[in-house]
Amino acid sequence: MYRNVPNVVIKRLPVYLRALDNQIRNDINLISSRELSLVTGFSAEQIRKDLACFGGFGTPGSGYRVDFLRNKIMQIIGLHRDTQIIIVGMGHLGIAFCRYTFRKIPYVELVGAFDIDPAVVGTKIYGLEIQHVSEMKPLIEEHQVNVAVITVPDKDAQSVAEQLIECGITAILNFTTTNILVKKTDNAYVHNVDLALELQSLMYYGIKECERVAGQGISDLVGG
Amino acid sequence: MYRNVPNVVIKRLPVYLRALDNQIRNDINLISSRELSLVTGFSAEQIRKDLACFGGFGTPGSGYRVDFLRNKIMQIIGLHRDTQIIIVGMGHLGIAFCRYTFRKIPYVELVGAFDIDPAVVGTKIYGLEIQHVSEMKPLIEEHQVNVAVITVPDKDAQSVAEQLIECGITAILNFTTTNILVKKTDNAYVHNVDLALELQSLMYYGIKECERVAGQGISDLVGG
DNA sequence: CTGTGTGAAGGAGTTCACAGCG
DNA sequence: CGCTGTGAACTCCTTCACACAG
Repeated sequence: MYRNVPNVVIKRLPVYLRALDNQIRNDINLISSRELSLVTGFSAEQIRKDLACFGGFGTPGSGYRVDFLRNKIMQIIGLHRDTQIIIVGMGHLGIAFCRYTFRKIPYVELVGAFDIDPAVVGTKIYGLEIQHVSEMKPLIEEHQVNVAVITVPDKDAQSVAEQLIECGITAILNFTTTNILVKKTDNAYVHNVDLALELQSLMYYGIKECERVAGQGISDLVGG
Repeated sequence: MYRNVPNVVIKRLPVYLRALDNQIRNDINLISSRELSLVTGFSAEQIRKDLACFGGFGTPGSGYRVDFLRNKIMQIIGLHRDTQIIIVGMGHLGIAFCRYTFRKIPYVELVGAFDIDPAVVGTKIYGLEIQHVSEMKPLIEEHQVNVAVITVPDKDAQSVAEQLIECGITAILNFTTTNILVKKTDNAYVHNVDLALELQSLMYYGIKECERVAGQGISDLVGG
């Protein structure tokens, strides 16, 4: 089912979903690819092509039924029920992400939060009790969780990922700078969000040309 | 200078930089594109092509001088000195990002943290005093800051971005779900990090095929 | 006449193949 | 020989153009 769908298309689906949610909030039932283009920033042709990957959802002459398309996209992504996820690593980033999940990520339910620090294990975060990492397996199996977020220290990332995959996790959102290696046979997918890289590459666009040229002169002395 | 450099190349430069830092830590002076390929995961040809965008830094037969290449990349990105940035919005995500910046992002110095909440303005975070947003302009000008991180509530994002651009900021890392609009004439660059989208698109890969097909049946009833 | 779905054309980025330098 | 730098081939995705449906 749905083989050969480009990665970029999958990345755009949640954007469409969010736009459709906004339309529903405004009691709009029908939307054209052109109108979706205006609110998402992607071209109308691209939107039509993306949706065509999964079948023809639109009606020529009128557009797409908002609620139907929303349900379709949810089903494609795998959000047909509140999808349950867990998070490992309750440092500042982990706590921030917990709050973020609870407040701003629709269709996703955080059902487990784990750490190894005895000082935080047993405390509660937004009503959820933080458990020791050794408790992961039963919870993952009970809730049939497929997706996990890793916000542990870099050095623990690989080991935690292996434990998660062992427990049946198939998709990992990795906030560490460790390049997590998974065996092909594990069929697990790791997506990296590296804040340091995001920020450092942004620098390129922040520097005014005059400064870069000035910097170059200096660097030629330093480097050469 | 450096016109027509693909966006994807800029995104890879910080990865190379991190790899080179690791080599320096291990007292390695020379590295080939093949060795860089092993530690970064990008192909050796791609690495050579990327670096060729900025000139020939390597030596045929031996490879790249690690310290020289590192200086070159730093200069290209604009990290030739500790680049100073500011952050606006001291909620959980803002605090997490501050800590992250201080501990894990090399070559970047956080020089300003801003909020509008009187309860946090005046308090300190990792030694840095949180200031009121109205104080941004003098600090940006004093430190000649070009880059800012936005972690404010969604509804304030556009207004904060406009104030920042007004103050001379040219690159913004936007953690809100608001699609910030900038006038072409402002010549500012906005990079979005949308945690909800990252997580939701990950779901697609987390769902096992059998489950997606099952969900499809249900959704057909719901949607059709 | 409006808007979808889609083959064809075009563009961007990656991989290949190899010339040439150390 | 080993490794860089680079034109050429190729792959992937986007944009264009239009047939066809309501």
